[in-house]
Amino acid sequence: MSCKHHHNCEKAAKLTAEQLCETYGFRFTESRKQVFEALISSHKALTAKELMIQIGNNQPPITYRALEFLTEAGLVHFISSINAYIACAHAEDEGHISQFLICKECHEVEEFQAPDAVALLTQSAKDGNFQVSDTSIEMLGVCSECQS
Amino acid sequence: MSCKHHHNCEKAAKLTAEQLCETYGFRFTESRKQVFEALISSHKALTAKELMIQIGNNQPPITYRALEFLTEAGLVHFISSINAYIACAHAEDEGHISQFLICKECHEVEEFQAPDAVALLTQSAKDGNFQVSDTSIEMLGVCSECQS
DNA sequence: TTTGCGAATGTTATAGATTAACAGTAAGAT
DNA sequence: ATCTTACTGTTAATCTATAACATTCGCAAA
Repeated sequence: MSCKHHHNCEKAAKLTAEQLCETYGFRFTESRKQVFEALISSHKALTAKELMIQIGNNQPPITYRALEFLTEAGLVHFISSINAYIACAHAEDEGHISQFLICKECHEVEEFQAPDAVALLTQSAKDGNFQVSDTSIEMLGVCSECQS
Repeated sequence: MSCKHHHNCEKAAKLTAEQLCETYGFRFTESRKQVFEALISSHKALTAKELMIQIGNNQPPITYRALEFLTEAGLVHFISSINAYIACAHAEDEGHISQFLICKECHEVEEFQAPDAVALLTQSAKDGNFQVSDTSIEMLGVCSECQS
């Protein structure tokens, strides 16, 4: 069974999350844990609203704060083309650049890495003397399962 | 003088826009023209609000409709990472996939094409049996002029 | 041990972005 | 002429995100 269909990558991810927080002197508090676990237990990207419903907390600031924290810590990615959040599949690999395949049928999101493509893009930017600080690659479409 | 600093790519773009509309039986109406010209006369990406201010029209639906139309027609791109719109630099090249370099200092946006990188990404998706319908590549950073 | 500080939360209210819904108008086809 | 579809005008609602401020918590230094 692949990680894609979320079976037991959860524990590992939670460990990584706690460790990362401790390493950098941050606290993996209750609300952060709730948000993170809601995301990690779903490979679908969730909007802030969906998260709030799932967590049962109707106070936006709490959720947004947790999301901001997790995003900055690299534990969660924000997928701007669909305004949704997803737990990161490569949190242990700091500073990585991720690409996302977003299924518009089932909303599952697969995070993958294509360093060669990123290298080309980065080179293009460099050629234009542009200093890149953040790269976002998002591909919308239909996943293999939803094609049948 | 390069096109990047918007001098006379405007007329050409307007022609293309009108032609495209006529070809497909759509109308290049006043509100659409206003929005398009506001965008084409600025290489910066503009938010919907900025557009409304510039146009002097405070009725969101009118602007959003025009934007939706122009985007679907491929005349305008939506840059989701900054929630802003920009006139397309390659409208005549239908179905192209664009990359954006977005300067976080001056907000100028450069659209470029990196077919090799796109090919790699598309191949990755294909390998995973994922059918891509829309690709978005956005790089945030500092442009050459703002680095000095 | 208490005092003090920064980080994190609780809560209310507000601001900002986008769309729904529906009535009305305009332009081209039959 | 009238029918149909595209487009506009307008109001209001919904969705998304943040401001502001009081409070609490964890921890370290006096």
